[in-house]
Amino acid sequence: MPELPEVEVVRRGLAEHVTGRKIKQVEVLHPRAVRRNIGSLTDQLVGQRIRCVSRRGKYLWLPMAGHQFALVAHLGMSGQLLVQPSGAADEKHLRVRIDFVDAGPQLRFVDQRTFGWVMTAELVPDSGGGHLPDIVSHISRDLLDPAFDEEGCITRLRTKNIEIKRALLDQALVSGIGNIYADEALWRAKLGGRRLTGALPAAKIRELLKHAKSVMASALDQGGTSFDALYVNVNGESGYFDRQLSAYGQEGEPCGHCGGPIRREKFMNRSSFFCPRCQRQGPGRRPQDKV
DNA sequence: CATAGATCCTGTATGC
DNA sequence: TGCATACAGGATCTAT
Repeated sequence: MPELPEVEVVRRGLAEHVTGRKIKQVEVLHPRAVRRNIGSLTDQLVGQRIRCVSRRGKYLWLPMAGHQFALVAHLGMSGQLLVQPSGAADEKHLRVRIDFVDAGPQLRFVDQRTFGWVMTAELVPDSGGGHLPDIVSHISRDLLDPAFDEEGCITRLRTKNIEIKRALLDQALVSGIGNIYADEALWRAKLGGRRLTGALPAAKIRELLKHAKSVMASALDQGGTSFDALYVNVNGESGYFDRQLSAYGQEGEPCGHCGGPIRREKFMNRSSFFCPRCQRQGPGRRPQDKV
């Protein structure tokens, strides 16, 4: 499940292998892989040159040189952006293939579960003098963005009164965090994911964001170290680098803080892993919630 | 408007 | 063995 560190690894790989290249041909092999596109993806991209590769949170985009639009991609659950030799066999779940006039390796979008997508979008000014796709403008800056507004983020979280884990997963509040790193950050902060944001002290939220940032930064460091092989990192396979997970997926395993068993519970149609002893769900816990 | 829940998708794992 | 069910979850849509 690609979250911010994995997507950043993909961004770096793409930046190295597709920047400056001119698109010759675009082949869409699965209609659902192209989402909400205004017009023909192929017509829009053929003849364009990729200027760079940008990212905010889990969204990637490739601005086209001399234009105010970009190819935007989201990997969803299982999406991969691969750089493959043109002779390589089609992947089973190959959705979009992009050929370049230089006849070098192709850019391929592969996605088993089709939660991911690509599309073109207009570039609009962002809050920092740059640009971003209009469809990404509702996404908040992520924790690794130098322009991330920590105090503003804390204020927005505390203004709402929702469960803190849901807030961490809301990409409009703070982006880049998915289910895995949300659980890890909450565990490090010894904070129950069902605590309500409105009842949390600003300092506690600040601490939680610090943990979220550090857990993702260290994951990115690991992914960045094994980064030299041409078709490995961009493939996303090493994008799922070994994470040191203390909570996620650790049901029944001893908590690294207290030794008690990590528990799993349903939350937002997925799983939450936490230590019920270290991560108390009160006092913001509602009466009907089990502990 | 704010919040909570359902939904999309398919390969893999598990249960009977 | 085979069939059925559960599970993985990011973002968006719908309902309250």
